[in-house]
This record gives sequence, C-alpha cells and structure tokens, in this order.
Amino acid sequence: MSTPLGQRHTRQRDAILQTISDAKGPVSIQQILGRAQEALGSLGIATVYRTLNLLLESQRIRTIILPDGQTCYERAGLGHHDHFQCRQCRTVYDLEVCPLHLARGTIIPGGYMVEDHEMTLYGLCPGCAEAKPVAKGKRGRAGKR
Amino acid sequence: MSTPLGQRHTRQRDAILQTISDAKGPVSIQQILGRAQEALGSLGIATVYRTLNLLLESQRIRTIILPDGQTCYERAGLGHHDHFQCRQCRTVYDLEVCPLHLARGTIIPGGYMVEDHEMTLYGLCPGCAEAKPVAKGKRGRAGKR
DNA sequence: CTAAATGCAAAATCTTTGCAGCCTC
DNA sequence: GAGGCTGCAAAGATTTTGCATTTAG
Repeated sequence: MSTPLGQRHTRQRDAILQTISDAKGPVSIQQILGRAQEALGSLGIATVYRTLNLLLESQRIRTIILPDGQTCYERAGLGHHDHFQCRQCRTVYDLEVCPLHLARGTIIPGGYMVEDHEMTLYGLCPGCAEAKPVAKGKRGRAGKR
Repeated sequence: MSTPLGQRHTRQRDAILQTISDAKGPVSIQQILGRAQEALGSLGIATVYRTLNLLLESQRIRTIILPDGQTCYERAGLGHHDHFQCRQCRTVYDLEVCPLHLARGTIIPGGYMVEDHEMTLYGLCPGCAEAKPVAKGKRGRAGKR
C-alpha cells in the first residue's frame, strides 16, 4: 500500500512504449506487437495487452477507436486533436489543427449543446498524393497489374 | 438466378428492421435485441446477427462504430451526417447539418487532402438540457473532467 | 533473494456457423 | 410441401486471467 506500485523496467515494456511513442499517430495492437517483436526477438501478445492496460491506467497512453472499428493507442497528453487516415496506405496521422470551428457550448440545429467531438478525416496523405499524382488526364492506372 | 434471393418475411426480421427504422439514430445490437424482444416475446441473438448481416449485404442498413467502440446500426441511404451522443442519457442522434465546413479536396495543414470524414459530437441533448437546467450559480460541480 | 513480469494456455466475450425443427410462401 | 428461417449450442476470434518460470532491483 505504501510503495507507488513496484513497477519494473523491462525490455518488453520499453519496446512497447517506444513503439507507441515513435508513431506519428495511433497504432494498433498488431502493429505494436509486430514492431516490438522486431526490436525484441520475441514477445507474447498477453504481455502487450497487459502492458497497454498498465499504460492506460497510468494515463500514459490513450485508446482511440477508429470508425472502422480498429482499436489503436497513442501517447496521452497530446491535447485535443483529430485524426486523418489515408485511403491509400491506411496510415493514421494526428492532425495539428482542428478543422472544426465550433466553440464549446455552442448549440447546433436540433438543439444539441456541443461540448466536444471526435473526428477522423479520410483522404490522401502527402506521401501517397506524391506517389500517385492525381489521375486526371492520362495513365492514372500506373502499373497496377 | 432470376428470383431476387428467396427471402422470406418473418416476424423477427420485421421487428428488427422496425427497431432500427424507429430509432432517431444508430442503435446497438443489445438495444435491437431488447426492443425487438419486447415486440416479439422471444428472439435469439443469432437471429439478430444474421438478420443484421443480411440487411447490411442488401444495403438496407449501415454499421456505425462510435469512438467508444460501440457498434451500432442505422438505416442506409440517409446521406452524409454526423452523430451526436448525449453525455447524460447516452443516446446517439443523427445530426441534420454537418458542422464541418470543409470542401471535398481541401488540403489541410500537414498536406492532407481531405475527401471525407466521420464525426461524433458530444454534449447535452435538448431533453437532458431541459431536465438539468445548467448549474451555473449553484452547486456547480465545476471541473468534473 | 524477493516480488514483479513474462509466456503459455485456459477462460471470458463477442460474433459466426452447423443443424434439427419450424414457418413462409 | 419445400426450402428458407429460427434457436440452440458449438466453433471462431479477440482480450483477459491463472500459474509456473524468469528476471529486475
């Protein structure tokens, strides 16, 4: 009861938190498992789940559930931000600016008083937009088959 | 190949689709099961899942996964709309107007080209706002979260 | 050396599937 | 009356938990 939880520093926890911190947006459990396994050589899925729950309890990470149902995790304390998922590479990014201009407390049509929101935007990320430069005129079908 | 799927009309399917149609927003499987059971007396959860999948395949309903992970269903063909969940009664409503003013194709800071979005707003619905008329001067439980 | 952490496998959830009997058409 | 539909229970899939062994401090 006195000691602030006898948490120990292990390679596994290190790798898991590092994986989340290194990402530029929310990452899924499978991504965490895969990337951390690369760094460790081996890692059990149960350890990942347990570690994530520990990190959640200690408020070091946050759960993000995307509209497609994918459960992801990201560092906590980043403040409000929306997410962007690229339709091409499927990567999820954190957005720096919130495109919704709606003051907290605003009442919108229907009589709803808005306090907060969660949003995921979809489209093309810079990398994919560059790799696939619009397909307006010609060969939009760049060597796909 | 000629008949449009030998689908039959049953009390169960009727009740399930009716439940979804009657709702003013997305409803969860448990809500569907509960409400349809009230109307039918009995109903197996497997039938609900099977019926929902049928309705999904025939594009009569659509799946909505809320940021809290809850999987809900709503009638299809309603066009783009965002959702609003009341913090008080937890009900999810369809919004008639989209509060995000962002033209399709707009490139936002970070270089992301936005095509679409999914958003859930949170706050107080009219009913709950009325039942709980602000708590400004009085025992305001300020800074709750 | 002691207690916490890991990893495996079993348990708990949620969703899908197999099958026998029921009910539309 | 035939074949689709329902309901139960078993099978899958995902996440959590129990326990023996390993490991941090």
